[in-house]
Amino acid sequence: MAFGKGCHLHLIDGSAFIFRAYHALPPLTRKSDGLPIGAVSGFCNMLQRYVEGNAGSDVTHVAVIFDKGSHTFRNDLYDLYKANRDEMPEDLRPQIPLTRRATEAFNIACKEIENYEADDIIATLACQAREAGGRVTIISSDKDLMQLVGDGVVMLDAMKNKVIDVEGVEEKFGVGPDRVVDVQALAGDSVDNVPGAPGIGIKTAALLINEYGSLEELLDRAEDIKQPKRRQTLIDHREQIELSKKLVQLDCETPLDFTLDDLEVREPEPDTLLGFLAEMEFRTISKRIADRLGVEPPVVPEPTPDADAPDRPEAPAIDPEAYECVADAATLQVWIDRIRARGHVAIDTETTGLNEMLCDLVGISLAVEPGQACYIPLAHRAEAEDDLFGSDAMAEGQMDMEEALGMLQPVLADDSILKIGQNLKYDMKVLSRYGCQFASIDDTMLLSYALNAGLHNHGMDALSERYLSHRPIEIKSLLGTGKSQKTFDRVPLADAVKYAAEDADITLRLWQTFRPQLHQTRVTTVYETLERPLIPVLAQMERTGIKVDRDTLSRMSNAFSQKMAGLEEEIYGLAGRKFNVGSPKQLGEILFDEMSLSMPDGKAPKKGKTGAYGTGADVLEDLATLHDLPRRILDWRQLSKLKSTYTDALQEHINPDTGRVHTSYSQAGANTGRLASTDPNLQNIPVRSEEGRRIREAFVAEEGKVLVSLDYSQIELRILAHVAGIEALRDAFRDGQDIHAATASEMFGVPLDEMTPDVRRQAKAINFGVIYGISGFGLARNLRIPRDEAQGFIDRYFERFPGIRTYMDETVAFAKEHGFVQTLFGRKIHTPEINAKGPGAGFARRAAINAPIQGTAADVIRRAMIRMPDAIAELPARMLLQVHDELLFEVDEDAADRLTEVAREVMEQASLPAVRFSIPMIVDAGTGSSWAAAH
DNA sequence: GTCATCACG
DNA sequence: GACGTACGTGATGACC
Repeated sequence: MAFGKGCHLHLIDGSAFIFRAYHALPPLTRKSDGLPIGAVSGFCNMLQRYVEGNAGSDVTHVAVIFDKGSHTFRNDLYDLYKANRDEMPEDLRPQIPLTRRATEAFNIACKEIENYEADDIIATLACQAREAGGRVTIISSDKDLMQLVGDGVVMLDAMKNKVIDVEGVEEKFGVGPDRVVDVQALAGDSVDNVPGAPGIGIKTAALLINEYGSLEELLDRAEDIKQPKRRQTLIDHREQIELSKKLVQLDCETPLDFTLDDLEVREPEPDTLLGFLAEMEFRTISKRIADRLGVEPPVVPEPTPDADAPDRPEAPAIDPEAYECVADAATLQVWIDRIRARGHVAIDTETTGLNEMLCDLVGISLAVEPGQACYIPLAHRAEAEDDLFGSDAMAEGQMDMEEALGMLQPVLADDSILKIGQNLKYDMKVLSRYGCQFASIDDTMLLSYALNAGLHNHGMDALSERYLSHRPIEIKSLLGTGKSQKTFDRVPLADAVKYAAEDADITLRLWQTFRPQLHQTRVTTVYETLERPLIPVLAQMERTGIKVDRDTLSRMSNAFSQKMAGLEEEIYGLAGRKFNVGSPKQLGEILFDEMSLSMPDGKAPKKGKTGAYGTGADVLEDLATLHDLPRRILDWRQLSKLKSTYTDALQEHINPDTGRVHTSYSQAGANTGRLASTDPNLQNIPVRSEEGRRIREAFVAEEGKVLVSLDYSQIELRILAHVAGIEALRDAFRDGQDIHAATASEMFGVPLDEMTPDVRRQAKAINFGVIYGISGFGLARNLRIPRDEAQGFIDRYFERFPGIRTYMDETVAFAKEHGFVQTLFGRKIHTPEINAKGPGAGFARRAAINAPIQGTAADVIRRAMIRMPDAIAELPARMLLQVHDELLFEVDEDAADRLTEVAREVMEQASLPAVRFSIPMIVDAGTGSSWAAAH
């Protein structure tokens, strides 16, 4: 088909794909010869995802465009163009030609022109396509290409899956696509080393261009500019600005040795594509593509097996039809014999819900070998016709639950048989309510977490897709969604077998994938000392729960309601009309449009992606100096938060059987090694405000018992002082000084006995800022001081504690080289974005600085928790909650002191013997009948 | 489902 | 020299 009206051209920015692929993946090598192929692998995955995503779309033509040659006409204009680019990494260079071959293997046009940048080729093609009456989508997030948008041309940020149209360009540059180059010419570009006008950024540039209409007009009338500095800059740098425009202006006249018609979409040739993938030794993606094309996957020769790795035959494809339904004792016995012979089993339970404390067991699935899995239905309901509520009768063809569990119990408790699960804590909690105990376990979710924290999530669906190239049957397809959703016991047996047994099969395969990687990646110790042993500890804590007094909450809730109603009346009076106080959108319109309040600092009030006014607490706090309304809103919001999230919601979570609240800890949720608490979140119960703290009065001990709270004092700062080797801080900690006051004293030279609360407050903010990867901007905002003043503090801090800067620099350098950072206990946290360019790099940098500190603290308290059950076994005490640096216990009144002593010792010594801190870890303790009193 | 907001360490 | 920025989480209500 000749390109013309109705055609849709996709132009993929090949270099962007390559770099993203390179940075997103660990440095993989081809097994047979060590050729680096990480970027090629990622590139192929991205192409494959692109192809899958566009199946059935209206795209008629497509090309991947690459740069070629390092010298372009822009270098003739300006020899420093792109002169500040880092050298291409050593292991990426040989992969570049392979990405061209990959593109061709996918049968996608692959185009480059000697001494032209990809951007110019893209520009030329986009212009041609537009003139021919077709539509164009440029797949890239490079802002240099935004000048092309409009008239049927859009960009697609594949990363965020976001279309950038004329509006998107205006959001980014403050001007339409036709004036983007003018703004760029003024603002310059540090990435490409385009000089621009000194002191003028995008914001100012857009302002000027909008005022004068065009760059040429602006330069000609530069004398008219009011601000003297700006005027002088534009007059002095006119040539440089005009040069910059030539540099950023894309060339729509690139001589091409092909036409649009050559870019027609073509189906890949299976042999060519799979041949290439086999040559690269990409097993996973080969399989996936072969599946799609409906052909046999190519045989990729196995590398010579390691001496200590068992020689494993290639696993059969995942086939839900092949699973067995176990309906009688004799069949179950056959499976148990297989398990005993094998020494391990993957296990998964099916239940009526997600809450382990409330749901009922429905069935159990087992897998012993890849492809060899079964499902034991135990409590499925009979299918009843035209019965809206379903029948209460049991379905035929199921084993008696007691009999089945009786047979399985010895297997689960046998420590010579390894039980493998995906998030096994869930299954352990459910089955423990049926009298089953577990010994000897492995968890694929935690294996993945120990290996790959920071790279991706660790849910089974994601892992299966990523590592097995298999998309598991969706639970939705069995249960439906929304109102008509049914529970698993209503799923027909035949469907249940496929779904449930597949989960066990996948779990087993994941285990086979991950387990050998532990040693290679050197995280065996992390997994075996920080992850696996925590499972039963958390399971026990969650099952124990904490007593919450419903009446207390209910009384508070009513009190909040009344106060809110009063505030609402006041608010309506101040605003002049009724509105939804809970709607930030309506509030913003009232404050800024109807009442025309302006920010005290003179800044424009608008912000936010959706274009709505920001009405966050910081904004309202500032506005409170001008008007009474913002303060009332703040008060109302505080009450609303406390009522809806705590006093109301918490009551819903009180378990009717136990009268207690049972949270669920997610062990692989936070990248740094911290736990996360959900359903409900008991790690964010209010404490900072007086009103909020009263919520903790509802968390109480049973009659005759008390709650004991122990928390690490300043653990993250101590760890920072240790890893950065800051002697002044170390000495202050050793002497038991007030660390923020000591910091202030060091920084400002104020003697401790003359310290004012305000100076101490500032030092405290800096101390915390450092842990978070400080910036002048962030500190300024936090302290509400001018930015240069904040920067002055930071400079002085680094001057006084040079070790901190060294630590930060070394940590970032380590992350850039290895793609991860580590805690003192060896936990790895991957930082895939660290080498990215753009604003994402800042985030990644700060996260990389923070992760070893936050992660080490998380490791310390994990170690304490793991040792705690044995340490307190003889005491009438139970561990209830963990809140990052705090552990909460419930103990018989008369044993509180002994518990405090024992638990404190465990916590303070938790790092030993693996790590000996140069600074003492100090644990503060409190006791009381409620959490409020114990804290 | 996403965004804004706000609770915690 | 400008850009956009504090680190890590989860729950809620509004709004599309």
